[in-house]
Amino acid sequence: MRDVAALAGVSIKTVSRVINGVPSVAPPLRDKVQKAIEQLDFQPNLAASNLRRAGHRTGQIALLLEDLSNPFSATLNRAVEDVARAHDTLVFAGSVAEDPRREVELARAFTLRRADGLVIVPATADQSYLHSEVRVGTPLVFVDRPPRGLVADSVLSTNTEGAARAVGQLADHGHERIAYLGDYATIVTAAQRFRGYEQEMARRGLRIDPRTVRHDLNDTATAAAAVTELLALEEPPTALFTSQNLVTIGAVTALRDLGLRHRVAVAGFDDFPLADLLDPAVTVVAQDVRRIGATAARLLFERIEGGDALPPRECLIPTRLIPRGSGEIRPPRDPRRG
Amino acid sequence: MRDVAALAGVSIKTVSRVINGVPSVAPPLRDKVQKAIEQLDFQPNLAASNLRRAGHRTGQIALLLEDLSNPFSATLNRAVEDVARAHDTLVFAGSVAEDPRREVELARAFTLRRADGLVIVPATADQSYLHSEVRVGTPLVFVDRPPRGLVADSVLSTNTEGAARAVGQLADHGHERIAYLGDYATIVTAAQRFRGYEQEMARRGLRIDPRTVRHDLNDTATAAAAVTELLALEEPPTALFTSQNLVTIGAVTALRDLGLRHRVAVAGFDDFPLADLLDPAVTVVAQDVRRIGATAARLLFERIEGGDALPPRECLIPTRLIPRGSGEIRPPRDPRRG
DNA sequence: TTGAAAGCGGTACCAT
DNA sequence: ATGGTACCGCTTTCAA
Repeated sequence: MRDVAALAGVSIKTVSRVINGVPSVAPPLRDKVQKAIEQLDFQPNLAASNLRRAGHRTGQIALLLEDLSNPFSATLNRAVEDVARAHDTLVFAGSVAEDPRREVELARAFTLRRADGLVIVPATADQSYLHSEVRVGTPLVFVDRPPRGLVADSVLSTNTEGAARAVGQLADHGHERIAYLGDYATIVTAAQRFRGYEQEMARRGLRIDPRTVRHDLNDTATAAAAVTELLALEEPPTALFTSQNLVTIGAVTALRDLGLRHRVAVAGFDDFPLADLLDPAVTVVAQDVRRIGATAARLLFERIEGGDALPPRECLIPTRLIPRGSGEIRPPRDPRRG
Repeated sequence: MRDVAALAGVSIKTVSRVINGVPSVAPPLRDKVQKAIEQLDFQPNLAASNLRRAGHRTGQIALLLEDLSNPFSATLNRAVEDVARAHDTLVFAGSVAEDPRREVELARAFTLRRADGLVIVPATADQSYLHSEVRVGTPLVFVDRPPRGLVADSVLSTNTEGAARAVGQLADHGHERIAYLGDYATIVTAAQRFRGYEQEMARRGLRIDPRTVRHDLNDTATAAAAVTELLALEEPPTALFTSQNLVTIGAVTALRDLGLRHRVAVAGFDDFPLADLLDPAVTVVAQDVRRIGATAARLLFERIEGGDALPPRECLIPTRLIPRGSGEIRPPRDPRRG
């Protein structure tokens, strides 16, 4: 900037004025400065300017995701980006990969760079490591899982209700032996979905056979194996409720391999691409991921821009049943009942 | 930092030493400083330190993508992130959404924040707007499409060869009337894939019926409509080469709706999730997106860290045919030939 | 309208 | 081993 000022024969301050578009600069001077800027390929250093500038916004927010490459995270990322863009803000995103240490590391790297706020899909059991951020006043919004060990805004799906809705759909189509296949029960969302399953089964007076409840499935292979086992039982389930999309895909794969895809009903939690192209198309309870992301970003910017005095908020984003076929398969007539 | 120094009763410089882990600080002093830091929730400002620090690396790189939420971009993002992490670097990513203006805007926002380098999937026809970055010495790597209007590293897929391979697979299974369905021919990659199609058809002495060549398809709906039209021709194609994954999905959808999914062969460029679960499973030529991303990041860091004196490089990442069934469907016997 | 000087939060150099 | 001081690149305050 000094060089630009020298080349243009003006003071450094005038250059600053030109860059910031302050109107009180004489046009001829302005042109000279502009030319000098181009000639020297000068690019102002935003970090340096923010150092002195009031407000201390950096125009950067951070996003801690499970894995940038999975559809849930990627969609969330995009939704947050769109809102951020409207606030002239850039987004840093990082994959936590379910590694609590990585979450702490990333959060620190982002706060060191003075992100104006953080949106977090937590992988840690406890987020009290963020206490100093809260005290300093950095806005925090939690997504998908509520915060533990501190108070902050959160945006969650209606997991329990959604799971109940999926189970209800299966029951409405005549199923009584409905299996549960889900992720680690220690994950809050998985636990809520399991609760939805239990509640709906109870509400309808249906018995849960403990042999048809399978937790700890977290990839397609283990899910497929579990389904294969379940269907080898003496009294196999006639319908499956899968509580996460990888589990759903694994289940569908297993049914196809067993030649049972048109015999056993499936309703899954979480939509996934091409669910409608499969045969049968897969019935799911979908989360509105874009809306979750947009809401989280909105809450964040309200705190960044508005007062920080707002009370902590919890937004519940409704889930939606999308019947496509697999959940509407009816059970075989039970020969014993004739 | 001043406050920390005051509270600990030491000079500001000692605080700086503690933060940077300089060994020449007496342990008792170090502890006092640490305590003061915690008590005040002090977080050093990385931007400020980089201002004075030598080397002027910010530990941030930027990534300009089509759309954060599409699988190609998301996978690329993750691959770049993994390499960046090994270099203690954070990633800014932004969606260009095929809007040239947005690309320029984003690039500027990132360079203003002093990104150490840029990885770009260009949407613009000409990237000469980046000339000043090149002159300043900011490393640039182009992905998927080569740079125009400036020289820089690039990482590309073997589009022509891959397309030829897909067409070859169809021809190997007896097809002669092979249709081409692709994106805007103005897109470099689409043009290359079309060339691969033309070359392979010529090499095998197969005639291209101009009515079965359809460009400008860029979503599933237009692709599906095009397929429906093609199959209504008097002499419909017996196989389809689709040059992009949305086109492939559209084509598959149309064939299903027409009840022809087991009659008409399809080979697509670009893999997509669940391609193997469809019926028939879809034969594709897959790009190695993770490797593309990792390579791009590697080239970038070589320039960031090593000399900038390297000549511009172009890396070609091979594509791979994955036969899954749809491309191996044989043509119906032609009644006119008996 | 323009400029000089102080300062943002930190580091580098040189004394001590 | 510790501290003083100039300085990074830019904005702010205030004077000219």
